[in-house]
Amino acid sequence: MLDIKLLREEPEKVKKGVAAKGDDPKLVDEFLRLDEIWRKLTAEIENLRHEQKELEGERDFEAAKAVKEKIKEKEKELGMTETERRNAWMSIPNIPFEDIPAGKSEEDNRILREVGEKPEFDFVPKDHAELGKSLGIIDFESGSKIAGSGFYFLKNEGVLLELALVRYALDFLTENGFVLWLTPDLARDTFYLSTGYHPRGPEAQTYTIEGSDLGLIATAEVTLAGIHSDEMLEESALPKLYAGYSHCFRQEGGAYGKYSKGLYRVHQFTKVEMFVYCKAGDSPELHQKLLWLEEKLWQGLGIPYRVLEMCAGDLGAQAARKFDLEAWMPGRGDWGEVTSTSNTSDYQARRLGIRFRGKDGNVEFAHTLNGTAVATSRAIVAILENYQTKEGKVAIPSVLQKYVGKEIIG
RNA sequence: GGAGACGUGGCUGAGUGGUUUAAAGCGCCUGUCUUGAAAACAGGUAUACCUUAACGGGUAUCAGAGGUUCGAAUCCUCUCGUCUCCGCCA
Repeated sequence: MLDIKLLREEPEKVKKGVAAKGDDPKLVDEFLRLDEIWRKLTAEIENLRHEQKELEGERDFEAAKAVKEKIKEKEKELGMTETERRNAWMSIPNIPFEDIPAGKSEEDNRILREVGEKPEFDFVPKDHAELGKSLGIIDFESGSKIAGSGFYFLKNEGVLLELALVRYALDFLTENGFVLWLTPDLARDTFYLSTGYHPRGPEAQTYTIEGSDLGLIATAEVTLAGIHSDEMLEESALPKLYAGYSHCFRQEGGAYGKYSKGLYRVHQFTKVEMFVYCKAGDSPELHQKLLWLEEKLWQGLGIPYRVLEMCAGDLGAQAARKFDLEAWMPGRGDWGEVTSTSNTSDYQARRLGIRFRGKDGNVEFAHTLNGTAVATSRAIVAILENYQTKEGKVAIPSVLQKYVGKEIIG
């Protein structure tokens, strides 16, 4: 949700931002049209109410009642306009920061840097699905038997690897000042909507619980953002650095092909998510910090990666800026997305009602940011494929060895 | 799952049909005093919309939605949430 003052006073600026994201700038015109009608109706009703109150003061209840009838009619009209106006308002995406690279799709994303050495194999590297099966640490057959395609079981060292990755991320984030949270894996629809996701309907990518307003979360961003919704925070308590451990559930409808193979695109995975509440002026710097933390985590794992800045067209509705990390995946011989960090500015905070009182007593909306620390499924893909040996074994990254309790699988 | 209580501003908390434009306290801001701070004292302190050159004026918002009434924080219905007791359960 954008600032209404910005929409009214600088519609051309907003339209430019909406167009840069590849959305229709007419969304802004439509909102302003409805806003105009809404304001006019509101004013009319207010004047009628004033009239009614004066008549009541004069004890002319008959005349007051007649005015009330008029108000009722106008209110019906207002109610409809209000819903349309709000929907139009909500459908306008956050606008990108001014220095975001232009572009329509992921092809226009800017590669900022490449870090680490790609491993050289004197054999043909296998992909993680094949390695996982032969090592007996991933069981796709049982997964699809029990829950369908896109589900899996982890087994033996696969389980230990998953838990090690979680523990590695949590320990690292604790050292960096984060508060740890284990969040619910379900949340009410209202929190999806206010974080910028569509929980139901054709665009939905999440699972919902029938007969309730609950859904399985696609990311802990939803629950972590909800913690301080409708709250007035203390400026001195900002920034709040939160690390959330949760499972994530995604329908991934229509996804298939070689890049969806194995663990890469699944319906359920575990993720440690970073989430930050801060003051407006601090969000760019904290966004860089989240990116830095992601890079440190992947450097620690010893896996080559590259950093991408998303172009305006590939930002998603909530984000004003976004960076992805893509890890090298020898099994496919290509890069694969493993983390994503977004600065959503005050877009989520407005919907969620997250405010803070500044030193001068003024109330402002907070800024929120999110970033992946570790999504275990994709981390496992990268580890198996980068650390494989000629014999089909897999070495364990040194930072994980103390958690797994061994140096090699197989 | 059953029974009951409750939901008021940044916070605590009065208020059960009509000077409530929501008491009071705390917090916060400004001023006086002070070398500075504290204390004390004085004033201020929500959001949205309309109106006004400005001062100001008006309307709405007491968890949310609907209803009763000339008039609702207050009465009624539903939803959401919190708490207490009982039951069940890892």
